[in-house]
Amino acid sequence: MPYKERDITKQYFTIGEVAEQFGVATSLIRFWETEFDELAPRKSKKGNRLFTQADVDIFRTIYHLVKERGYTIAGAREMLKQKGGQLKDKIDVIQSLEKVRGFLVNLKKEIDAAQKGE
Amino acid sequence: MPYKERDITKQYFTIGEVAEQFGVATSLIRFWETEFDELAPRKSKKGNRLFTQADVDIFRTIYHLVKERGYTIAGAREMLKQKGGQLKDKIDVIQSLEKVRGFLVNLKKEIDAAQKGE
DNA sequence: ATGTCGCGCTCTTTGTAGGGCATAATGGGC
DNA sequence: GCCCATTATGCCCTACAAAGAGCGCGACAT
Repeated sequence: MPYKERDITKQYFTIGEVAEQFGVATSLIRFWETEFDELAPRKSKKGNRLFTQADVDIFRTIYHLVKERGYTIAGAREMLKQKGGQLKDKIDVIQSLEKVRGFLVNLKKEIDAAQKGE
Repeated sequence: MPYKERDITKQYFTIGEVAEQFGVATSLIRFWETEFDELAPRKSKKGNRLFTQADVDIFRTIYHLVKERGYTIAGAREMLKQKGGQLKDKIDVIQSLEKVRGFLVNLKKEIDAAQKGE
């Protein structure tokens, strides 16, 4: 098995590389690691962080929410837990609708009961 | 011209009423006023704030973004400026639903009152 | 009627906890 | 020598809350 292929599939980024890619300080990456459970790169035996592409993607999402969209850390955390932003928006609307529906169903019951009594 | 009609069209809310409606301190409303150009209620001769329903709606949007979604003030400000933004539409829908709900709650009250009278 | 005494609401200005990192200190591996 | 690690500490804003002061209104005595 050629080395090259293994290197390609097992491409890791150091914290310095990720930092440079986004133009941020390494301290920020470490800090976000403590704030977001989702951001948890493997660590080498020595303790160095090993970022996969998936890890970088997660970081990018957080970066987008916090630095570009203006979410607080807490807000971004919530967002991440709800499989993607679009879905969250829809869920909000759906939940509102479901509450209204529940109310209407209940109201109908009461109206029916009232008519019965007449 | 009857007084009633004038009162209905000129309905203003005080800062205290708005604060209570959302369960926030009046200081927060004043602070947001300094942060969001869009939130600019009229002021009485004395200097007291006069919130129209439109002002309250704007406040609700900000409240939704900052307190429920977890935006920073700056992030919420950006969001507000986006004309035709998807979010704006969604919030409109939610607000419509809330108004419908308010109407229904009121209707229920009247129905209950009517039943009591039977 | 009118003075005036709270009382509740408002106003503006000032103070401050903590959120969000950055920096410093110390040390290890290649 | 350079990049990495942890831990502690520093530090500047953000996002409010509290403080201090003023108005208007009902009550109650004058």
